[in-house]
Amino acid sequence: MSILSKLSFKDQAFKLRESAILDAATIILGNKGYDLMTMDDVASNVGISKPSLYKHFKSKEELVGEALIRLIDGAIDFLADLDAALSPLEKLTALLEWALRVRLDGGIPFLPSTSAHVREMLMRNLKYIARIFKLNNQIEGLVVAAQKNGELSASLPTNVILFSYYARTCDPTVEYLQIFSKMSKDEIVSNMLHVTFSGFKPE
Amino acid sequence: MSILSKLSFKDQAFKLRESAILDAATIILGNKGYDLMTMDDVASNVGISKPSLYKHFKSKEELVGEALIRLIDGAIDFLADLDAALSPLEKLTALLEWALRVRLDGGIPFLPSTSAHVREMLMRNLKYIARIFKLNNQIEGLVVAAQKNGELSASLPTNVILFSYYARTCDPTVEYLQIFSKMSKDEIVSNMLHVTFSGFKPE
DNA sequence: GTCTATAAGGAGATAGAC
DNA sequence: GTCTATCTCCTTATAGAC
Repeated sequence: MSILSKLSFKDQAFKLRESAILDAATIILGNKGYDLMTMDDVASNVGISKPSLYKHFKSKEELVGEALIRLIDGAIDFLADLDAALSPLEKLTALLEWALRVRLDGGIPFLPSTSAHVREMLMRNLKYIARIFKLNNQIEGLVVAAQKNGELSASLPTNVILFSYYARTCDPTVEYLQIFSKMSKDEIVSNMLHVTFSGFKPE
Repeated sequence: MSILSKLSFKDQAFKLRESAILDAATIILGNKGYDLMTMDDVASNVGISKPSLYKHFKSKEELVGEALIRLIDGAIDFLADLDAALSPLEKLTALLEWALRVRLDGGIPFLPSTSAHVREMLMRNLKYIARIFKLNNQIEGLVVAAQKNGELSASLPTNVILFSYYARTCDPTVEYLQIFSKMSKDEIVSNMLHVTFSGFKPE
């Protein structure tokens, strides 16, 4: 075995461990949030020591940034894989449904409901900004298209629909319904989608 | 001056300081959230020392609990002061509008978007639970009445409307619009109300 | 009741051996 | 590259003087 392939193998193992770290961080973030997630949590969850963790990510902020970037990329990939024949509204509905199901399965969606502190941290992360910018452009395009073709209200400012759409991906109603109602996941998703697009009023 | 009135005077001053502490805690909670609010913050903001602060509230949890109870009471009072001639939907709209305006002025509404950690803490606070139970009963009554008289959809489960309504009081869309749009407070409120009750779809 | 000073413990980050 | 052990700082909470 050559030196080169040895290095490559090491590199692969390194990447695998990095992925395992990000998986753990994502799960813990979902359970406890940023402030309560500790680097000890992550390290012990992966089964490595804290200094090893710091060999992969030089700070807690960087680790969380990378974990969230991966989620954004997941959303971008999801959009890319959607049937191109779907209408803008159908695509928006599918993406929101996907995000809601991720949360119902204990995960976190592509846009966590961030505290002002976390939001500030992310705004300093240029790599994160670039990804969120790309995703935002795609979703904004879908909203504008849906407004143009009459699927969504054209009298509402696009920003209002766009930001409210993001807010629905991390709406705490999902957790309330999981805890305090006997509804199935499918029922929760269906009701959340209805409330998001049609509101509370009668048809 | 009698001893009794002296005590009463001292008592009054004590109450006044207590109120000032709760004011400060409420503002800091709004700015930084529970985890990042420190007792040093609160003490220095009020202009007292930390041990004095602990004479009033025996822990951070108790302080935050009392601050949030005061907010709940504010919402209960607001509902009680509403014109009795208003319809259920009009009352629900007025309360949500009030909560949104509180947030636009930098305050926090009666129901903060709590992390799982904070929610757990509050669930152990029996005094808090009692107040939230009272407020919830009133709001749930309004929702049921509005569903009965056709102002709100009767086909949606009451829980879905109720929890979504709570979620709107702390919807991050408000902050996004404040930061990223040029809309006035009135426009933000009006759009939030529209999206809440009528959704994104055309009329 | 209020303060100065400090305990007690948690958490991010690192030194240095292997 | 990984670990054990440690540094440093921050935060909750309190002891003890006045």
